Amino acid sequence: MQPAEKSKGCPLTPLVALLTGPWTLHIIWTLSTQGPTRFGVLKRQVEGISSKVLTERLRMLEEAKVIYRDYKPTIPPQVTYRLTERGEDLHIVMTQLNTIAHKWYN
Amino acid sequence: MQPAEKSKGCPLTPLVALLTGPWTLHIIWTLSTQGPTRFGVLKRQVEGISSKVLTERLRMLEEAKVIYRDYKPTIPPQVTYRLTERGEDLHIVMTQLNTIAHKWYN
DNA sequence: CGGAATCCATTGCGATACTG
DNA sequence: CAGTATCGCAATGGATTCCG
Repeated sequence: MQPAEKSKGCPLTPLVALLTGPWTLHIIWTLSTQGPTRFGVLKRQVEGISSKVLTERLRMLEEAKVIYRDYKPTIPPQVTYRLTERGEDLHIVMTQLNTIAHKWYN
Repeated sequence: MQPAEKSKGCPLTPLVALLTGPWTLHIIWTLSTQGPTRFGVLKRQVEGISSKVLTERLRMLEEAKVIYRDYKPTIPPQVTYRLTERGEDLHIVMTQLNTIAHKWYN
């Protein structure tokens, strides 16, 4: 069971389920600070992540309308990810987390 | 490997590692809306969590100075958890997440 | 290049039982 | 009441390989 499967009533649940997924915040943070980024670059920036999980997470974020996937069928193909307006909402939250992190650990 | 083990340099890392732990946000949310709560009540409010994991998470949150543990050695023993000032910092963030959740899903 | 598919080891979680 | 201890399994993330 996913923890988030419970408490269907709370509107926070699906959002929390998304954000607490592995690497998710890291990916969003990278996209928000680096701007639109290609798959390969993203994989290098989010150090330690596997292709499988990165793809998986990007799909979930795309489905949640947090990121856009821009696919150019060139050879070789070129796929760029960038935050949507929803992604920017989350960026604001992460900026606050960043502020808190500094407050706590400095 | 825990995802958070990487990127030691980023100040966000330990905070994110804490928050993305299972049930963590749920626990914080409950404590912030219900106020100080005893173990048994908390276990019932955070529906689906096991004693083991609840204890585990509470210990981590205590260590991170996010919650206090008030222990009264009565018979039967009485242990109450409540947010610290740090916990209140996180409550603010969650309130914003709540706002976002409503914005997205309504 | 950006994945999809497969396989596999790890482990984290739940269930259960027990205790001061 | 508020945990701790033990166990066993399923899920999940990593590594690898292959492809359009």
